[in-house]
Formats: sequence, C-alpha cells, structure tokens
Amino acid sequence: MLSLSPLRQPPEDEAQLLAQAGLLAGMTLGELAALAGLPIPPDLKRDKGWTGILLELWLGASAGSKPEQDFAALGVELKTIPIDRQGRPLETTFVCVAPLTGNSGVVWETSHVRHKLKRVLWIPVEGERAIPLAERRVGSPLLWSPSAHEEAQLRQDWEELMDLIVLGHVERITARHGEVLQLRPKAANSKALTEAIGANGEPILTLPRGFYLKKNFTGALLARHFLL
DNA sequence: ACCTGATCATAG
DNA sequence: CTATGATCAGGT
Repeated sequence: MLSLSPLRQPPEDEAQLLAQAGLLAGMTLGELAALAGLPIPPDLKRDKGWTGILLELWLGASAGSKPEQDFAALGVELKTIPIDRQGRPLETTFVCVAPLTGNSGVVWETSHVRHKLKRVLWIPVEGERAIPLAERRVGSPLLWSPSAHEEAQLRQDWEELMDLIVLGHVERITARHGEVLQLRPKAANSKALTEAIGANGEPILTLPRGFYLKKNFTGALLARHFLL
C-alpha cells in the first residue's frame, strides 16, 4: 500500500502525481499539516499562501520562489482553488505577473500566461470562512489542459489586455476588462510601483499587475470535470 | 452578495 | 524590487 506521507522527491510522471493527489482527497488540512509537521495558522489572513505550500509539500513540488512550473520535469503547474459547498470557486486564480515594458513583438504563443496554463493540476479545497482552517477538506484533483475553446477565450482577453498595455493605457485597465482573464494589482501594497509605458510612450510608475482567471472560467472547468 | 482593488508572508 | 503562494474586505 502507498504510504500516506509527503513526497520527498518530485513525481516521476503524471500518473504518480495524480495518484498521490488522489490519496489526499477527503483529508482535512489539519490532518495534512500535522502529518507534514507544519504549524496551522488560525486563519489565512496573514498566511494567504499556506494551503498552496502545504499541498506543494505533499505532492513533491519544488518549494520556494523559482520562476518555473511546480513540476518542471512534467511541465505541470499546481493550483489550489478555494471552493464553496457546491464546488464553485470562491476566488479568482492568480496566473502570473503581467509584463508592462519590453512587450514589442510579444505574441500569445510564447506568453507566460499560455505557458503557465498549458497543464495544471487543480486541487479544490473547501474555502468557506465559516469552516475552521484545520477542518477544511481537500477535494478530488483535476489534471487539466485548456480546450480549444478555452484557449481561444484566454487568447482573446490576453491580446486585448496586452494591446492596452503596449499602447500605454495600463492605468485605464480595470478588472472588468476580459471575459475570462482579468488584470488586477499584484503587489505588497498600493505604494509598490514598477515601470510601465505612459499614454505618450514615456516611462511611468504604476502598480505591478497580474493576470487572474475569473471565477466563471475556473467554475466552468471544475463543473465540466465533476459533472461528467 | 459579490467583485474589484488592496493586501499579506517569504525568499532572493 | 521581483518572484512564489494566494485571500482579504470595503464599496457597489
């Protein structure tokens, strides 16, 4: 029988990764944290990435801040996603930081967004704040790649947003732009600034931005999986 | 009730 | 600062 313990090595293939992820389904974050020897914070207010780190540990992902996929050898990215009791996402999903300069000639095919989303292991986790963190249960894993339709949706939003950035209109972009992919601040606070292109082509300082998947997109891909 | 803009911790 | 991991919380 497989031992229920964190993987100390990266998984060898997708099947092994999925098998390990499957063992976690139904367990609580409290159980997984205790078995991994990880302290459980009272809530996520000051530990927003805690669930993601915990699952990385259990699945043998490279911890830390490397700008790579979580399972580089497999080309797989790990995403935990908080869900309500009906399996619908409670939050948008951060994809990557948006490049605000040096974008002449960039195309969808080689974009960071496309690369990050090429193959994703989604792990739904109960996320309602009424449920104590330690009692929240891990759901069934979903190894996903964008369908042709999903990629077309992503590409359209990405191209629209990148056009605005390149044309110096980043500060006119709001989270309402994009049907499935949105651009929002991704920073420590509202004082953190980075360089971007202004309306007259001049350098400006603005908030760092990130690409996020809207809930309608992740909700649909989860529903497709768990209803079929 | 929900979404958008703001925010939190850590490593390098 | 940028990268990783995301959720918070007030205004609409």
